[in-house]
Amino acid sequence: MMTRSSSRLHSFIKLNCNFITNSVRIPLSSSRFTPHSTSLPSLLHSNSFAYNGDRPLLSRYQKVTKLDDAFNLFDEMIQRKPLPSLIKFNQLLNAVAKMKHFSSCLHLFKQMCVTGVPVSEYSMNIAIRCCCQMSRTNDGFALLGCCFRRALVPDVFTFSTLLDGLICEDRIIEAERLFKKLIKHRLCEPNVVTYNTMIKGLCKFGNNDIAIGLLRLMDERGCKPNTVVYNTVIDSLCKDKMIEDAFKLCNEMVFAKGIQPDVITYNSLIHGLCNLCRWDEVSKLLKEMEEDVRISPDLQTFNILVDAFCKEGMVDEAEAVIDIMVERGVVPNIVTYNSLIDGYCLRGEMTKARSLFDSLTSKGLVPNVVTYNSLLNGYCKSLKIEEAMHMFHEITRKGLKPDIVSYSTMLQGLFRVGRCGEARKLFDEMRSQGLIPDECTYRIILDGLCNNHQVEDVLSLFHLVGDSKLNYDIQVYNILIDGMSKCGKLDIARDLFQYLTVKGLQPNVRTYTVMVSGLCGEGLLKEANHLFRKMGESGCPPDGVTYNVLLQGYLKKQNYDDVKMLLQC
DNA sequence: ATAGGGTTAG
Repeated sequence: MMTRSSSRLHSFIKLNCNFITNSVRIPLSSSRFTPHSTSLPSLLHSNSFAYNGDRPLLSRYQKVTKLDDAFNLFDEMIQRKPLPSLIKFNQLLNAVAKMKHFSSCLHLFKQMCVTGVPVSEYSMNIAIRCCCQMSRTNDGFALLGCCFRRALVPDVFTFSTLLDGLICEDRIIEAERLFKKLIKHRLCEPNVVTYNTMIKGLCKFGNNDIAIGLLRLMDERGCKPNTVVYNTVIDSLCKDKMIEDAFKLCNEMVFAKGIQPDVITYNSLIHGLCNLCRWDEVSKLLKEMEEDVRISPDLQTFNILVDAFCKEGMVDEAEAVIDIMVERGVVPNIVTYNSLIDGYCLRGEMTKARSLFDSLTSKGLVPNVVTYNSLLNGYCKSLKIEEAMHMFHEITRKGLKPDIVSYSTMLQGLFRVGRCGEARKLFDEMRSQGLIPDECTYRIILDGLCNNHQVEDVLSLFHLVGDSKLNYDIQVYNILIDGMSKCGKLDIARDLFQYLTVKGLQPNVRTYTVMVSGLCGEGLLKEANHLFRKMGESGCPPDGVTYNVLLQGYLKKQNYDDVKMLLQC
């Protein structure tokens, strides 16, 4: 017999057949005969296989900290007669999932199914969550189909989890479709978590307005938004530099809804203000935070401040923040010091950066790849390429793996000192490590080749990339137009500039400026001036740099009348 | 049980 809700479910699953793959693949790594199990003998020699009553078992499954323990416990559990309660199995599954051994957790779940241990909605939800956390949401849907055949009815937890999975995989269209379907087919009533998940997805794709609309809608539908929901939107607005809207929403939350902000609300707002260098307001917010007895700045608050000061070159202020946090008993972590190291590096204070780096161990902190990358960048910018290379090799020696940023930084450094051959070798090494260059790597290489006058290589690399996303990156064109001009290939630069229109790419101020600069370099002042005038009409008015470039062009040609004109307008 | 910040680096 099919209940009303289960028949709805059936049609839901049919409708979503595109979500569903044939079966759930359990990867080999989920096998228990993996390196994880190597310490099995120690457990064998202990009394773990002896039946030792319910008490020790009960206390053990609650604190499973190792995967081996979990598997051994599971073996014991399925052999017991009568079987331990489903709750215990679920707690074990949950423990394994919490340890982030998702495929192992799925493996156990599958074992439960095949050995006839009853499974509940709760077990299914854990298993589905594992799929989603492994970015295999499709498998989650497949699992839902399997469970449906076992008469398990998905609930709001199931759907919230699947919705989150889709959003984590950037499948926003499908997420929206699922969300609408939940409501339309009354598969479950979305709760505050479901709404927040959908709102997060909308924000992630820049749809802040729609997200706010959904926030209003949930309220109308009788689901009161809480601090988390408001924080989700406030943070997104701050990230998109819409700080006024963020404050508006925050005020609404406090004064109209009576919901108090928490430290996360403050951190989002402070971060947003820092990004806009609105320091007065930052300190106002900090003061407000101090006055609120419920809230005090936490590690993240301080890290935001340290990082913001460092990025602005205000390293002394950053150091002062660290002193204050220490005074207050907030312990700086590696993120704190990474920002400070980066601050020193950006100012070329490599001795300071290095000595801070060397002192990390005594602070009980372990440098990570980010730490090294800052140092690499610092040494490269100071043209201390040998030091940089030394650090680069140290990454591997310390058991870390250089990432795409490490390689890109080194490439930039090598190009800067004209060591193109070594750059090429490093690039090949990077590829052999399975690292895929991203748009930033690509820009660095193109820029490096241009600056080293390797015109042919630049163009062949550009054509090699073909119709990829990188070919639609305006910054790439800026580099190429500038590079070609400087290599004396103004015709190519011009062609590229023309080509933008064909591509449907919008030139920005920098594009125009490099083109103006290129034309001035060849003494083509009329054409440069024409382009300069065109900028305003194209909705992209020239900035100080463009102005200077043109001015210098006139000065070089001793066109003093034009200089006068330019200075007057 | 399912949700919000941080993530610092090219």
